[in-house]
Amino acid sequence: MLTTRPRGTADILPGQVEKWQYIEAIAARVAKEYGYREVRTPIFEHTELFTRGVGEDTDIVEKEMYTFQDRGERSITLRPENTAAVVRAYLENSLYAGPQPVKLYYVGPMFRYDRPQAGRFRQFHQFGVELFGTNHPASDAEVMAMAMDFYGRLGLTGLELHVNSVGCPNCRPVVRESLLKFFEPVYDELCPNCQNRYRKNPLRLLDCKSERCAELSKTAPTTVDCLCGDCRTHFEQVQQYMDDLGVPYVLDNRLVRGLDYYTHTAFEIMASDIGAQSSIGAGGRYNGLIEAVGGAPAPGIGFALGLERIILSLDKRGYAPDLKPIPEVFLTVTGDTASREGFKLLASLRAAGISADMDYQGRSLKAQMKYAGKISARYVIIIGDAELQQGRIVLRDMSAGEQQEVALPDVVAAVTLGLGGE
RNA sequence: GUGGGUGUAGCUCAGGCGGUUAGAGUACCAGAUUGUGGCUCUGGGGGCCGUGGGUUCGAGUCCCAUCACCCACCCCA
Repeated sequence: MLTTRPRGTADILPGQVEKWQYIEAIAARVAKEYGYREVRTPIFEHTELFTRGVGEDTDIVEKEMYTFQDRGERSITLRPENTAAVVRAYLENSLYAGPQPVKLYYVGPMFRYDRPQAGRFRQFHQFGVELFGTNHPASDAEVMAMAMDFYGRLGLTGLELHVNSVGCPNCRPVVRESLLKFFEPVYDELCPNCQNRYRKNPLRLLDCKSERCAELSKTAPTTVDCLCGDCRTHFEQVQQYMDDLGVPYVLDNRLVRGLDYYTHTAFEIMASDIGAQSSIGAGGRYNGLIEAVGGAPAPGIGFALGLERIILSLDKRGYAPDLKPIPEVFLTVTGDTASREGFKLLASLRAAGISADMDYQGRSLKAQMKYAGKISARYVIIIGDAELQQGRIVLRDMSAGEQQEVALPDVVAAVTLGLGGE
């Protein structure tokens, strides 16, 4: 073999691809019902969009981006997430000048240079939505409810929606300060990781899984403790709307998002059955992002859901796609004349919207029948010398094991009737 | 980036303390008295034993390196 697929990528083959089509179809339907229209942005963008939009000292930007120079010596990056790119498209195409709010959704591949493991790939896919132009707490609730609605339609139950508020530029420094103050006396006892977090991203001190750190941070101040008045009110109203909708959620004041642009509401949806990478979807409000990317300040909120992880969870629950046999009709032909007659019949069947195929291998009738059985064709049409002389063919129903003779001009009608009668 | 596990037909796996032409099941192809699938039987094709070094008279087997996959850390969807 010349080569293999790059690490962390996957070929999605027939038998698997139907699951993707199923998920994508439901995503499109749900998006439409919630008033979102699809947007397709480039797979790659100028690197600066992500360094500015996602945040200079996030893990994504520091060590996970696929970045390269193109032939024009521009620094290009394969998108590691899509929010920054959709914001860019929103600004570049002046969508802020149209009716507000603007609701966009996308489905497509993202790229992160990570070490692959269960539920984690270098090329993975997300279904995401972005809602620009409103800061109303109901919109926070709607976005979260929509994500849960989508999972529900797929048959994914038992997921946990964790919700938190990470504050705004006013209260974020307060959280930071109080965390630094709280952990300062025990700095030496923190794990090396957390000592690093202490310096770079104190918020993350709250969700360390190491026993000692968890113990130490038990009484630590949380984001919610430090919220300013506006943030507190907003968060309470979001919860009110969630309660009104009856969407279950758990308040999780340790929930911190890795991306810099989040403000106010942050949420994460967890699946317990897909391995260590249990986050199946996440999102939040990003009222500072549009300005950071160079636009006039405007609020925004969205989510991104991982399709590979959805499939993992579906698989765990034994979901199998409905596979309709392709083709519906298989033509067996013996001899050159039959082959030519069959070729014409094949075209008429297809023209009538019936999926049909015939043997091109010159195999024995028996072998052709065997093949038709293996690909689970619904009907087999047998054309040989005897049939040609009488102007009739044999139409065999493979699952019933019964067959009848049909005059050539009536074949399409007979097959249509048979398939329609299902 | 760190750690553990695993690499032998398309797939799932056997291969004792190194020793002949490397096996099974399954899948694929063909046949079982010249026109009928599924079941059964018979036969056939198919293997740089992940790759590269090393030890040895001799390596699928032992050693080293490397790559890939799986799992976990980190982080995230």
